[in-house]
Amino acid sequence: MAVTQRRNTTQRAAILHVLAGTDEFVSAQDLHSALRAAGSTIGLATVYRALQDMAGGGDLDTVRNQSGEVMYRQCEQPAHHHHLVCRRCARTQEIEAPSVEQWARTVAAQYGYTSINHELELFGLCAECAAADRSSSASGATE
Amino acid sequence: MAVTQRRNTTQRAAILHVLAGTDEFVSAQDLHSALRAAGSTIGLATVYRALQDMAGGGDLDTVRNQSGEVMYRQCEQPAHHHHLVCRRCARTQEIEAPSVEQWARTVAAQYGYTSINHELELFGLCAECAAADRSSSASGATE
DNA sequence: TTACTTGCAAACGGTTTGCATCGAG
DNA sequence: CTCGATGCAAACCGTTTGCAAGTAA
Repeated sequence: MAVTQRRNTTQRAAILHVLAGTDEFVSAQDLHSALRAAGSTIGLATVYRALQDMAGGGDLDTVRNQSGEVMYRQCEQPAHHHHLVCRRCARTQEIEAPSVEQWARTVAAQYGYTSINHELELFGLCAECAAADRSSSASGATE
Repeated sequence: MAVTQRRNTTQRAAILHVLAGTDEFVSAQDLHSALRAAGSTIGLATVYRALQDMAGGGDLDTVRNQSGEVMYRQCEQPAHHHHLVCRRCARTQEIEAPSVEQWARTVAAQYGYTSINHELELFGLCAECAAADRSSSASGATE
């Protein structure tokens, strides 16, 4: 049961470097352009492969964007946790939801479901964006 | 405040008919093949357009599949609710999480976030699939 | 040297869009 | 008759994969 002995390549190091430098979620594409902009000649496929690899190994945290894109970010907390993401600027807080874990298991059991895992993400407007929003009273209310 | 005066076409009726006939989530593609199989000559684009339309109008409920596909289903509960989806057979239960609503608002507020909305979906193995799983002890453990 | 990695480009799969035609109102 | 809706096919977009060349171990 090989633990997938990944080689220590320049590309992977570069990716990790970028991820280490931010605490926001970034998409594979973002990461790729960032690296390119920084002079790297890394390929998109490599970024995707590395990212998946790392995420699969539990080194990265992933969230699916509301538009369907997968975003990656370095895990800060080893344990399972959730996120509070600003839908405007993507600023992200890692949050814990101990009671939800419990609740999920209970509710699932009620319906006979087992092997539960849950996805819980909070989206909102962070304080700054909300303020900025108030200034430019352009757009309508809902949505 | 035009209520989006959609025309009452055969296609839309057909789509609604299919949706009314099931309580599982279906993808646009599924819906399309189902309709085609039933003899309709409806186009994929039409299905997508209608589905988005209905979802946008609050008539349909959507969940994003773990593989990124959007699944649609008729709303049964007018209020906000969540789902417990079997990751094997897609059997779905609508569940409520009153405490989560409250919790989300509180946690978000702690970080200064407002205008919160949350996504919470539970994935698991329903009783039947779990049983079936136990019988066929062929495949490996994880995944 | 071995065989995992990489970069490129083509392939994919879901979704969207342009456009000429169809049909509800 | 009008203008929204439809079907088709092509365009999109994010992601995956095949393959020959590169490189860590």
